[in-house]
Amino acid sequence: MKHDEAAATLAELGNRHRLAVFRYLVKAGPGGASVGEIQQALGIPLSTLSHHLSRMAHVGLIDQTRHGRAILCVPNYAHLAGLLAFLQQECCVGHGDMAASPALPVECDGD
Amino acid sequence: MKHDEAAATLAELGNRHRLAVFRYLVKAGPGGASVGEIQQALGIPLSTLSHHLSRMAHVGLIDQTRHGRAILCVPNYAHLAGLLAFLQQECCVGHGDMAASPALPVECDGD
DNA sequence: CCTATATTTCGATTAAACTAGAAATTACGG
DNA sequence: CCGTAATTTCTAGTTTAATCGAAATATAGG
Repeated sequence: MKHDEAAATLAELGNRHRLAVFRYLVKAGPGGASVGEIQQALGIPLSTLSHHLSRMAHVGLIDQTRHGRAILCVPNYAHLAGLLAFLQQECCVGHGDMAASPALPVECDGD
Repeated sequence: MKHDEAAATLAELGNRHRLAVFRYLVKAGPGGASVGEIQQALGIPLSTLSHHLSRMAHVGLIDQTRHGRAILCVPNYAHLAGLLAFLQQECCVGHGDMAASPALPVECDGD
């Protein structure tokens, strides 16, 4: 993941409502949840929620697919993994305590 | 780390300039860097940079201490570690690929 | 087709963020 | 004290985000 993409993703997660949505989707599991389910669970007005969801989808944090008349939202784990890898590689250099697992062979192009 | 604190921290990192500042400070090492050094390295106008730094300090991403007439900025690794732990615990539940190291015994109060 | 359901788009408002020059503050050295 | 260096605060303009009701769009089922 590149600098600007990481910043954009962080910015999307950096909102109370959107972070709550993402956490809810993760808890909902890989089956995801519909917009209406999210609305009921979190109590955010539909037009506002739709706006937030479209932003999250735009940066790749979630995927949306239509199922009948409902739209299913699913968290994009790979994208979050890319962000976490970026933060660990770019922001924890030299700080042993946080080097963390050498897992996640995610490439980290550019700068 | 709690939900709102995580969101606030993510929001601060979710800005091109502030993310660059944080990355620069991490690369600069535990000795940190002065505001002037950051300014020269990143080319951000001083008043703008000062504003960003104070925001980052406000959420605990960096620490600032005066040394003579310069002000040293140091990244707060523990805070970032708290954020990463939060994301891994709250946003990767059930997704094995990302469970990552069971390290970082960071408490995660409230909701 | 028609109705009900699910979600988005529109439109307008309010609030907050970003930007940066100019002026003020703080601190060192002579 | 005074000049200079380092940084912040002030101020103001521009841009972007957040909010949400109402109207519009899709889709399913009878």
